[in-house]
Amino acid sequence: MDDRVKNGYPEPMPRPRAFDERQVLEQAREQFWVTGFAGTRMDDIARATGLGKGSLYGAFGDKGKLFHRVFGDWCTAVVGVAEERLAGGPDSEAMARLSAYVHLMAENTATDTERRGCLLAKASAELAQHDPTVAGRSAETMTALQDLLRTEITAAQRHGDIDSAADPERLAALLLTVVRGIEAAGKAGMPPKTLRDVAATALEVLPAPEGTKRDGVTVRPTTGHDPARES
Amino acid sequence: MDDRVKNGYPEPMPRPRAFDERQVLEQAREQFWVTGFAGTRMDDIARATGLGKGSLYGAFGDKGKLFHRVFGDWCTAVVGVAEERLAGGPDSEAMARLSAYVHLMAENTATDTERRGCLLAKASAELAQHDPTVAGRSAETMTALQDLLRTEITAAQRHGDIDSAADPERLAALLLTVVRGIEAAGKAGMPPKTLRDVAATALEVLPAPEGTKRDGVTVRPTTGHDPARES
DNA sequence: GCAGTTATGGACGATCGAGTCAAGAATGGT
DNA sequence: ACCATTCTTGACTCGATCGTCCATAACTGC
Repeated sequence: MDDRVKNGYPEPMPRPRAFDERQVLEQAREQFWVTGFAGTRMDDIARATGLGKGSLYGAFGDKGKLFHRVFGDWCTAVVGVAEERLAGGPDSEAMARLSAYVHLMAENTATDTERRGCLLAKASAELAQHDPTVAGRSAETMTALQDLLRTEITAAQRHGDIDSAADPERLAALLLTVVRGIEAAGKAGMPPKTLRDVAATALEVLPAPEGTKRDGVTVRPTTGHDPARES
Repeated sequence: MDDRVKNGYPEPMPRPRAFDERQVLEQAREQFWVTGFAGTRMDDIARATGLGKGSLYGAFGDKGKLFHRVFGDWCTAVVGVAEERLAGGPDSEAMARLSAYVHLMAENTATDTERRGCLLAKASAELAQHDPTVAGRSAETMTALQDLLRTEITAAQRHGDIDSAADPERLAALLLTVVRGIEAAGKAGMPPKTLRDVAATALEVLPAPEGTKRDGVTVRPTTGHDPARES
């Protein structure tokens, strides 16, 4: 259906698109992000992208299909960020990678002054119940994230940073839940500092190996070592 | 503005309402719950409640005000459930109460076959960003829940079920986040068994007192991997 | 039974928003 | 210059939906 991509055009050359599809999808995402699916009008998207509605419908089908594109891309990106932070690297730094990832997620939510939250959470909340496509994609995404976390936890266990007696699958599910919970709590109004604390606490309570460790359980409300400067 | 509530009617007696306000609010809640705010039509609510639109508008103002009523009642109920499960009782059973509460929340989500999720989460996700009333009420609710959890954690610490060196505020925030996260993850498609496991795991990793078990792992003071913002 | 008040319910108006369409534009090959 | 094809635009359709209006109902005290 797109001959000009496969080979040079055989006969007549149609008018080429005047917009960058990727860029349009990003701008559309911004709209859906701010106003949700039901709350976003196609005219909003037309205005945001500068395209006429005819072009939008011609290129993406309808509002639902457009959203599915945006949502799918977003899910891919979410997993991508996690892979970037988590996958690969020596076992000795697995714990650091886990920590960096969880803190990053908290930081994103904490500094999300517009309270947009994650599109994944917002779309799931709004649509997963009625839209099998969204439900399926979001479930896939959750599974992928949990797998990444489990792999990393296993690595940390090999290196002795986490009690090897613990079930990595369950710890991964817990961390994933905490990350999603930070999102949800942030949107529900939990203050940024608390969000950051939650991330730290969640990492602190991960079971240490037998017989270790220096350092008490929870960080007291001590001062210092808190890179949190809140606006 | 509502004389007949205060004392017998002074002069003329208006036609009384033919519906039970509470019941109507519950039915309206059901609608909002299933289809969200933007996705619910006033005609849906009229049909669901059996009332004419004139009555609805006369009694509640408009769609937004009606939703605020429903949402406010729901928040009150959420805190009520938590109080019922958590507040009061001997310290020796504080841990059991905490456990019961967290497991109850997980169970609710796990058995929510219609994937409705909690109205609090759904409304926060959809509206908190734009509706200050919803944002404020949901923030209040979070604070109330966190307070209840903190109180209970403190009680468990007194009885020696949780390491007294841990900061109860932070543990409370963590548990609250886990509970909200279970909601979010459930809606995003995490399977019921995993949700239940998360609740159990979250309780298991709460730091035990010195004598009993191991302690937590501290976050590596590694390079504070620069939280590169992701959009 | 009449008066004064509020409730009821459904028709109505006005607007809004998703999706369509037709006329014109851009393109390389001939 | 002409062709065949696809892209672009925005005005248009048409159904949906919020909120209003009004004739009528229900009620109590007189």
